[in-house]
Amino acid sequence: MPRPIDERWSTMKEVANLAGVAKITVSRVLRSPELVSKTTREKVESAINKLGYVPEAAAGALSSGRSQIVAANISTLSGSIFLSTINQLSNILSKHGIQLILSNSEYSEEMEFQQLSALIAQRPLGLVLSNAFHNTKRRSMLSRIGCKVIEIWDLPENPIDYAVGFSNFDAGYSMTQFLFKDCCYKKIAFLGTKQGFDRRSEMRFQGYKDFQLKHTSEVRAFDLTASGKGNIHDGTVGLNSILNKWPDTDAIFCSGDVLAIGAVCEARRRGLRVPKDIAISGFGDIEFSNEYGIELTTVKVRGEEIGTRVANIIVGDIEGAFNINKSIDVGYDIVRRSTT
Amino acid sequence: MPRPIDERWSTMKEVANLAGVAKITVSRVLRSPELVSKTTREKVESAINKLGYVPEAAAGALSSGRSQIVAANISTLSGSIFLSTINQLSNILSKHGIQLILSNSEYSEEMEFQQLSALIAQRPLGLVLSNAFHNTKRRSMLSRIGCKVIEIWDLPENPIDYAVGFSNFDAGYSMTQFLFKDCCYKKIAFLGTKQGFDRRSEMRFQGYKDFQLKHTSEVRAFDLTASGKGNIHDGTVGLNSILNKWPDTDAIFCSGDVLAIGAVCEARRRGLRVPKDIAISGFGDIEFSNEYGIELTTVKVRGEEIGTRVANIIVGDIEGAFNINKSIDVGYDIVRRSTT
DNA sequence: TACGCTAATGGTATCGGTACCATTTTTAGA
DNA sequence: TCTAAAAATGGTACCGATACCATTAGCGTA
Repeated sequence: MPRPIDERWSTMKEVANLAGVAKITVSRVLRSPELVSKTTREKVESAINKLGYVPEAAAGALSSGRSQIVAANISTLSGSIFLSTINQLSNILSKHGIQLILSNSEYSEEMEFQQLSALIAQRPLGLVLSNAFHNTKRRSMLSRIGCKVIEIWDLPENPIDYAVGFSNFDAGYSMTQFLFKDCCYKKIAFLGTKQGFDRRSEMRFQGYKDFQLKHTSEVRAFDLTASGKGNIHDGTVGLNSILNKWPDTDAIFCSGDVLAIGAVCEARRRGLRVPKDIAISGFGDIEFSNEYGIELTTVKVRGEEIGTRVANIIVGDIEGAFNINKSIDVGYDIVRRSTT
Repeated sequence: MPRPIDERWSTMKEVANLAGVAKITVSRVLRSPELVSKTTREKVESAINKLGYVPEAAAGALSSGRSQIVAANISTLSGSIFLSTINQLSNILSKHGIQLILSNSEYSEEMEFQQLSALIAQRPLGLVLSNAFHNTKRRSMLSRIGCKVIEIWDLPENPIDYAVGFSNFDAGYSMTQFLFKDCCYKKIAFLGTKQGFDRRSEMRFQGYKDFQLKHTSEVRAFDLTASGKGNIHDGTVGLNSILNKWPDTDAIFCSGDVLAIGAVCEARRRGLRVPKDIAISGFGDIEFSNEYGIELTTVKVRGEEIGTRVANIIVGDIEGAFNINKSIDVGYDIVRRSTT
């Protein structure tokens, strides 16, 4: 109403008038053209082109009770490990005429509530979560949300609805096993976050710990929970602390690639040969590590595949192709490069 | 309608009934609480909490004629230079209850049309474009779109509506001038894309060329339009080609940081000292170049500020604070590090 | 030719909010 | 105490689509 009449987009009614048909027929041409005769369809399509008609999503959503929107809530975008997933998701959804709404999860508890409400207000077809909204109050809100809730990059015990990811515990265990058995390092340390906000890193640590306790009965871990956020500098600090405390360490499993790169740089600075004097592995296989001259051994996560699977759940192409608890395990790859 | 009644969210009417007021009063409590008396407000708020009411955005948008949505169309997300801008934009908008829809622009012409239509269907408050939709047909579609169209990361001559960015020509000129005057390199080459799909890189080249023609009458450029996409490998190829053709080159201005890093790595591999034997500068100040052990001289783009300005245009906080052609120049910084 | 079935099209109510204007209640000033 | 203005609240039409059901047209078959 507030918009001046000459700026308004044409409506379905106007298209119908121009084509000499009823509104509902225009709707059919757009949504189920096979129900409309060829001649009528052509009249309507010509009218649509003449008026430059673009349907209004809000009206359709209100009337049909279903939006063409998927909401994704991930932590900060810049440098995010979720980008390949989001990118792939967005690509597939857009082919189905579905739009992706992106929101940040780097908020306080109160803001988080507002965020979630704002997303619910859109009545999305699906809600993709990387890690937010997991306290009890939010979970109850999520459970009655009435759309597909998909947690990604992890496989929680009790997914709210769906989960697409991999076991961070297994990944931690596998990498440790790989260092121990395939690479023959026997004094392996863990560098990363053991607890707190990064649940995934903690699970990787648990995997490391499980392997170590079974095979060496020794756990060497430098915990960054208090100090750091997993940036380059934390990697240098971590390497020094570990070598200080356990000088005979021959391999360090870092819970993130960026940490690992910091550790490699610091090791080189100290005159240590990587991997001869100290082997270092990472997690994530971020785009740049290889290209920037550090050929890092790491756990490659199948980010794109996660995006594909999520999209398929939402568009329903493969309904039923997952197991009972609705978790999809996309797995991971251990990639050996020159730092181990 | 299709959703079963017991899964339905409560409506404003239900809240109103529970609170014993009219629907419109509930609407006021949510949108302009200062118009409602304290007692009424509290009754309504309590009813909202009791029912877990979340308004339906589609209904509000339809009724008021304005959505709470902003659409951004950028090229592929992964590794994108636009992330800091998008992140900042998203942060500010969400504080105003506005959601950000993200779409990719890596499509064919036909797909592009569908993409644009899908965005228009949302009747967004603003449309943020990094580089897409610039052919004539699309421009005419955009000119009648009826919302704020904002082009970012560049300052086109005739912005469709608004533009927030910087002059890539000036940036190219400035960096060349910086290398020539401040760093005293006299044989400067350009490595990058001169023409074609990356308009911005081309503008930087024009800036380089303009300076060179004024001061040395010599243009040394290796054009990657045909061969590459600006990755590390292109940087190595480019460095070799340039030194092959113009062996006395003492500085290379690369049109992107990744190219520059490739060039630095290749120079080092060839046993050249950087910057003593060959100086290298980049463009963009991407997050990792510094951290990965290459302290690259580069042009730092104020990506976050662009996001802030775009958000301000959309929420209208600084209406009128830009010049006649509605272009905002956020400038750039030349950052000297150890590669020049 | 009449009948019945399918294909094609239309009428009308409705989704859940907001705009606009009307009405009632409260407050302030004389 | 009365009146006018301001504050608070309500009624109703409408935004632009879709759902549901009704109706008409087209066609083959008996």
